[in-house]
Amino acid sequence: MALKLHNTLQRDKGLQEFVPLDPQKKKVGMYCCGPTVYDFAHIGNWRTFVFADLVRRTLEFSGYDVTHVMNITDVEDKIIKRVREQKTTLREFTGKFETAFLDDLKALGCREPHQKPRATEHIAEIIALIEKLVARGVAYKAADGSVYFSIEKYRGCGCCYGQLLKLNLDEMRAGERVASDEYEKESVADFALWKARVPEDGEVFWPSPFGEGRPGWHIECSAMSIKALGETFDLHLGGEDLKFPHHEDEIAQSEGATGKPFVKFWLHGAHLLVEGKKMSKSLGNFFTLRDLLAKGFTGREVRYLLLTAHYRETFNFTLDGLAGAKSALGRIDECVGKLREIAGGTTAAPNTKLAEQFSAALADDLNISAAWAVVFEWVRETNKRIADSSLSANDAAAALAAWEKVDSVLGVGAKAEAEAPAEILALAEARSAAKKAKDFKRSDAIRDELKAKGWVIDDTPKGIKLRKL
RNA sequence: GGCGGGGUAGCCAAGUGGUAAGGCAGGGCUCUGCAAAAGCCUCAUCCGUCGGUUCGAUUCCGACUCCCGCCUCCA
Repeated sequence: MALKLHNTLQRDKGLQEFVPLDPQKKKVGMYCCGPTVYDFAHIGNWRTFVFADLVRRTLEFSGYDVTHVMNITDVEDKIIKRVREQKTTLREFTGKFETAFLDDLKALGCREPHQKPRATEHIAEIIALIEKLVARGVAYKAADGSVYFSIEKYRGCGCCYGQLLKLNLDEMRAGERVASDEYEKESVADFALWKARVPEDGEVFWPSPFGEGRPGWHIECSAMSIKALGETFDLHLGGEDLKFPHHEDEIAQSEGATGKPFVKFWLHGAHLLVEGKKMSKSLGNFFTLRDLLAKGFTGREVRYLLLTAHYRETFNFTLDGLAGAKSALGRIDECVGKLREIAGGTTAAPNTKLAEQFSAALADDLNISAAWAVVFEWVRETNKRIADSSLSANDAAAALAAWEKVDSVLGVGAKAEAEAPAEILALAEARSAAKKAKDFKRSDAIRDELKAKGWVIDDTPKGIKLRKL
């Protein structure tokens, strides 16, 4: 089924069918705005990265050969400030958060991007791009030594600034902060491509034809995405707050330099609320993934919860919801576990119904809620068939194969059962013996003892089952 | 002030011009020595408020109201 997406470039024109630029309709280039590594990423950031992972997995599920690029912004105002405060080096400081970021990304079950370019390793490309813009007359060097992008000049050559949203630069509140901007721009809307070195930058600067300095905020994305994916590529995604100015400026820089359309599809993920409120440290609803793991939740539970709502809707992330995620995943685990038991070593081609309904839901602008509904209906039907023993080993294997197919998109897997150690097994056997002898007092005592040791014993029609708490 | 997204059961969340998916929680039942676990069933005369269009609106239009986002670093 044809995948339809909401392209921000089209705004209110509705959904647009996704067709890759590749003449073979096979290869897809996808760029996702990655982290600025100045701290641990929070749950709001993770929503966007899990969303990007969903897009990538959906494309791969649909048979495309995706090249997923995610930048690491490792030079920026906040980073420089903290490097100075902590008396460390840029690389040491950013390296720590970059590693943490990639660990968290993995914990959330996200496929690792194929390329993760760092801004500091692409200074040459950035400078080259700026030189191109200067040569084309849409960028200028100001008295302060910085290089700025001129929106007026850009518009003057027939280019459109304001592709992602309706912009009315005159009506816009050129806020107090902008007015008091210390930079010497010709126009408030202009933005820095190259920031001239200032004493506060310390050791963080690079030589350039414009003088010593460092890249502006947006330019690294243009330089690195063009390098990795070409001057025009398929998909660019990020959080909705990045539409303006970041993405708008990226388009201006890129199209201003190449004269070609930059990106075919722009996808933006909505923000989330935590416990119904905007996240803030003072409200106590500001979570990093680490905070949630420390509360006993798992990465897959967080992933599940982040994947329950449509990407363009504000989502209310709650701790209650996270507890609910645990239960919901437990039902899937239970069902898949039973299927594995029935299937034994049998393998079969996947059932088509589940995957077909699932992909139809996703094809509709990634309607993940509808996709989950398909999954849970399948769980209920499967459970019924398991209950009335109408499932053969072959049926179970086919169902399992179908589940694995949809899980290649969901990425929640199924929890493997923990192996009980010998001591626990011995206790369980003793309990079974006592139970068989109808010594319920003793069997219950052993059950309590097992519980104290962290294991729960379940009686099933097929015998006992040990479960780790 | 400009631009944009929303208000659907206790909570989370899809969706449709013809009478409301799914998940969690709750309730009932099955299984069990009792439990637990699991499974099955059940759970919105109603979709922020008020008007309008329509045979019919939660879905379209208008007004109002509340919440949220961008315009400044931001996922």
